[in-house]
Amino acid sequence: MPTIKEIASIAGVSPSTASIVLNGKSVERKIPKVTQDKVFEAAHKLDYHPNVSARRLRAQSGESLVIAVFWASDFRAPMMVRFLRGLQEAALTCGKKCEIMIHPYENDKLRNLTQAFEICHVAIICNASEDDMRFLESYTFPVPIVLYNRSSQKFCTVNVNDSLLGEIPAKIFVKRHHKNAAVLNSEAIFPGMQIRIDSFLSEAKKSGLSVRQFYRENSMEGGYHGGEEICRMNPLPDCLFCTSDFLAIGALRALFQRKISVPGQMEIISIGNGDRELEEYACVSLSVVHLPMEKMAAACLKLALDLLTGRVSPPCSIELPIMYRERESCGDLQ
Amino acid sequence: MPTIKEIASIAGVSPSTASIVLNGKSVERKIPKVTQDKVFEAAHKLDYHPNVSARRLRAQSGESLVIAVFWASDFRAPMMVRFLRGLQEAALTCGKKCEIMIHPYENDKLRNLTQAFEICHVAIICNASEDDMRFLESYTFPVPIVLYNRSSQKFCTVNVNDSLLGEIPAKIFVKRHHKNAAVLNSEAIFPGMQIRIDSFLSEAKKSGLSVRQFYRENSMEGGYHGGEEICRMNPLPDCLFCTSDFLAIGALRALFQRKISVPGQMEIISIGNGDRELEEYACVSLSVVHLPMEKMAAACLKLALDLLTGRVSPPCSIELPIMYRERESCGDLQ
DNA sequence: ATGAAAGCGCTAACAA
DNA sequence: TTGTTAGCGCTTTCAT
Repeated sequence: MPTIKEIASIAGVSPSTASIVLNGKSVERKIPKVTQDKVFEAAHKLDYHPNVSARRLRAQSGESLVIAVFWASDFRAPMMVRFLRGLQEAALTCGKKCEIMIHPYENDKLRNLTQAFEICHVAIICNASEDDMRFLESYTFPVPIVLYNRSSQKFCTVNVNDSLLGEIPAKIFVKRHHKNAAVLNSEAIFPGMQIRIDSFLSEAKKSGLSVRQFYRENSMEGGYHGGEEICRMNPLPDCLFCTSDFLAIGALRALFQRKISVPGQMEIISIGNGDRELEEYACVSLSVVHLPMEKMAAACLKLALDLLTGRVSPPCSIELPIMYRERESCGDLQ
Repeated sequence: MPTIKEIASIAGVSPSTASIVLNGKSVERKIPKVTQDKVFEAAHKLDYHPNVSARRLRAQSGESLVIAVFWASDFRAPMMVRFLRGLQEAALTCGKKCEIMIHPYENDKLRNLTQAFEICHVAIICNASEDDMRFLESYTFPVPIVLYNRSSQKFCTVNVNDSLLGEIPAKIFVKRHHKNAAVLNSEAIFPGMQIRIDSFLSEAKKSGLSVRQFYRENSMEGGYHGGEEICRMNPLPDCLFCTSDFLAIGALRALFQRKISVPGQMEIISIGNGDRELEEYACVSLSVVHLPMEKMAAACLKLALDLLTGRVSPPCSIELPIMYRERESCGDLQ
């Protein structure tokens, strides 16, 4: 990376002159056009970009707490919105000046971002794959780390009870006298997902609820295709558990098209990982086991700040309660 | 902000020793426990946080191009997802190493973030309110600026043709022999929004399409309440233009509940500012005039890079084409 | 086991 | 009109 010194030497002026010109202060400092041109030409030739860190250090710009958030830039990108909402809210009320930096990353590629850890005070890592987890467990980090929705013996984590996430829907279906369930889920990309399914299955088994599983991509499209297949089952399942709101919304459309009434012919419960509005304003609003992402984000921040001050030390995990939110798709609301 | 020097002086050691301890290298450098404790205690007492810029400058960590994105953290937050998706894609393929930094901000409060402009190479400003625009027009920025979806005589901008966004739906409604339209929109928080409405209205007027307007908050909830009110109209409008997908999804639910068939009794066209999946997997998929946000984001980046190299200079604006996407809510698809 | 000093890139005060 | 210099906070050699 070229520096202002190199620019200056090529242009045949001093670094300060180059700095003045490049910062658009030529007029007030009365730098003649010829000098300006020399500087700009050199800068352009070298493809010069100012070093932000140097500038910032020099400027003493009120260094605030830099919080790096790592979020996978795949189908989970839309869920970042809720997390960020919670994080910002918490950052505003934590009493410190925080700067939230988002580092989107590709699944399994966290190991390529080690640089990013050097430039923050604390990192919150979300959506780590099992491979990413292996990297995390093995690497020594220069800053405190908080993991969102993962388990670890090494790091601080914020979690929900994954077992309950599967158990509650199964119990509700049983209580409502269903006999024949379908489960629409996507590939388990972290252990918690498998736990959710397994606990639904074991609770169902315990109570004599039969279950048929369908795997699709975690998207509305996946949910739609899954829903289509479920419609073709004979007999039709009387209840459906979806492991994400996206899947549920897609399935809802498939059922709507086949004129299968929800909740009349089939009740649906989904894991509420989407926007509240998405759940509430579907044509048939979704009953969900609510994933408190905003609160989890706030907990991540709290944990991060506590790590920073040494009030807690890793490993240490916070588990947030989940709640069943009854809406139209499963329940007696009209 | 306390520095390592102050820590050192309080702990009665040299800055280098303090640095070693604070960076967890006590073992390899054989710093005895007592010294460590003194340092940690001082750091804790002063609430020390390392200066990220200094650390980074010193480390020469491969300075990449820092792109700051300013996005309003209100009801528009969910739309950031599409923008970011486009921006990341473009960043990966632009040949430069880019670091995307997101600065969420409050409507009308852009003027409080001048600090943020000092620490990036180029800024992309999205969702600026009219007040924010006044600030932007008056302030002198240290870095190149690109405005998303706004007009300016001073800055580079990326836009769509707002007139077409209103005109196309009106023309389609007329062509499909509708007589009696409803418009569901939200308060015009930037001039482009007003243009969209105005051009719908003027096109409608030209063709004898009567129009009744409803204003609601730009959310699914707003759309739902607007939809409820529209249902109570007598006669029922035969077509509905929604200025955002959120409004349309909410309205769809209201119509569904009143058993008003879409598109049978009422056709709907919305301005497609939401996720493609949201539009496609609604129970009745939405016909939209598509807002190419991903492409607009890519154009913002291109413009930004061109500004940086001086290939273009402000003002300069790029207008991206919009497209009508026919789906079930308006058209002859079954 | 600890400290002194240099230098990362930049800018502003001051000198020339 | 331009150049010299100091110093932002940090880490790392090299001395001690």
